Amino acid sequence: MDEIIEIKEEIQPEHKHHSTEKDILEAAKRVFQIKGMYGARMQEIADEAGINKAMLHYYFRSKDKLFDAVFQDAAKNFFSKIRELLNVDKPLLEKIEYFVENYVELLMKNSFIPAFIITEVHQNPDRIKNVFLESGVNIEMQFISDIKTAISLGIIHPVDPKQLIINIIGLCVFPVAAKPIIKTMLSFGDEEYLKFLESRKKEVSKFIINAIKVH
Amino acid sequence: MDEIIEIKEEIQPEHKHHSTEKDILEAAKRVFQIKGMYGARMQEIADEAGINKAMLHYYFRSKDKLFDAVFQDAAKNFFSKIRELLNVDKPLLEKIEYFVENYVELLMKNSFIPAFIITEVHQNPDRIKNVFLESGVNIEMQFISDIKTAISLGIIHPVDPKQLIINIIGLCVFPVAAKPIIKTMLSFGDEEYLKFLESRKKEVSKFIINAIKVH
DNA sequence: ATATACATTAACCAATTAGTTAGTTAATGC
DNA sequence: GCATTAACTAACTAATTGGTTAATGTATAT
Repeated sequence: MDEIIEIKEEIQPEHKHHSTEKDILEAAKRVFQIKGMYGARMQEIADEAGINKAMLHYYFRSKDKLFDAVFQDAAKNFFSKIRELLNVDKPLLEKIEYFVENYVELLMKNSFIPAFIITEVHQNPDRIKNVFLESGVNIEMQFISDIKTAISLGIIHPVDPKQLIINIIGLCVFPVAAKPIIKTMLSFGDEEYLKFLESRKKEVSKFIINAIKVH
Repeated sequence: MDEIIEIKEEIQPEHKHHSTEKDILEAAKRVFQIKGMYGARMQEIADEAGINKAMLHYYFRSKDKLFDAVFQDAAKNFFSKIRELLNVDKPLLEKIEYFVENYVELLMKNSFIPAFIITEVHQNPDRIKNVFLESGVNIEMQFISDIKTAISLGIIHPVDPKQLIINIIGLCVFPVAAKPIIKTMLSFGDEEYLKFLESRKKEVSKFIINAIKVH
């Protein structure tokens, strides 16, 4: 009967243009991240994706749902990366060096994300809640206890761990979030600005460690 | 022909009576700063000001011009305050303490401004240029030479003055710009968040001075 | 009082927008 | 073959938006 098994190998369902949904998401990402929820136009996203506008509503029911998909994805990525970098197994001071170097690098490659997230969370603070709800745990518990330990061992001066975390993140994120302002304020061209960020990979961790280390 | 030159002196000293124009500007400020250029509605601004929508176009010709008036005002205020605080006559380390304390205080009272400026400059980088064009001078020349002097006197370690300025400003601005994110990340209620900012008035300058001072 | 210039309003308009619909095409299953 | 479903499109709609207009009020100076 069925000795001969149809090895039809549906390995690749490979429906024709299976990438439409992904195309939409990536087009939407590009448009939303620059123009924001209200500045973006569904037609522009459709054009960017090279498809009919009705497809946006076919795959995602509304502008808000499409936007939320883009936002959640960007935000989760952004924050899970912070957690990942802060949870490597290193002594505190090395961990800080490691974090700054890699996080600035990541930010340079995704330079729209910080201003995008700040914008949308400022205009609709509720949107951030889902991001942290799903990711579950209270973010930097591990890192906070690293700091407390280092303090009690006399490696660093006493500091409020939460203040320190915000200092570290802020020193990395701010110059990217405020890119056009900094370029204008300091009369930087594109190249100078990039060099400026590049040096921060080392400078910022030196700055932080100087500030907290017991000599 | 033109012997009689019309010296009509359009020195019109302000619109004398009721401050409709100012009412509009303040209502527009409130709405734009929360919802942004594209999220704001002219009708909402009119309602907020308690006047007819046509008056918005009577005093400011278009939404863009009204927005620009609001933005320029906010941004000029914001940046001239930085300059003012950085130009007091104090030794560098005291100046940093003075700046941080007063700037954080100012930011707490105007907590929407940072995210507002970051948003609009991100979405339309050109808008920032006029702000600096009019204010003229290259911002912190004085402060930069303060830093250079302090380095050559051996008061602080060698640092790139521009990096230091961005560090100082970023440490003050970031926690305000990212307010809803930080509140969620660190599980802060309104009160705890305010306390958190309040302690930064002292903590941030200690942090900075520790980082740069030669002991 | 009356002419004049400014201030204000309600009603309207043209353009744009997110979202819908009804129908077409193409692949899959029987 | 034929039916069913998913993927896709062009054209449309209902609502909203920034902006205009024409008429009216109001104060001031002559």
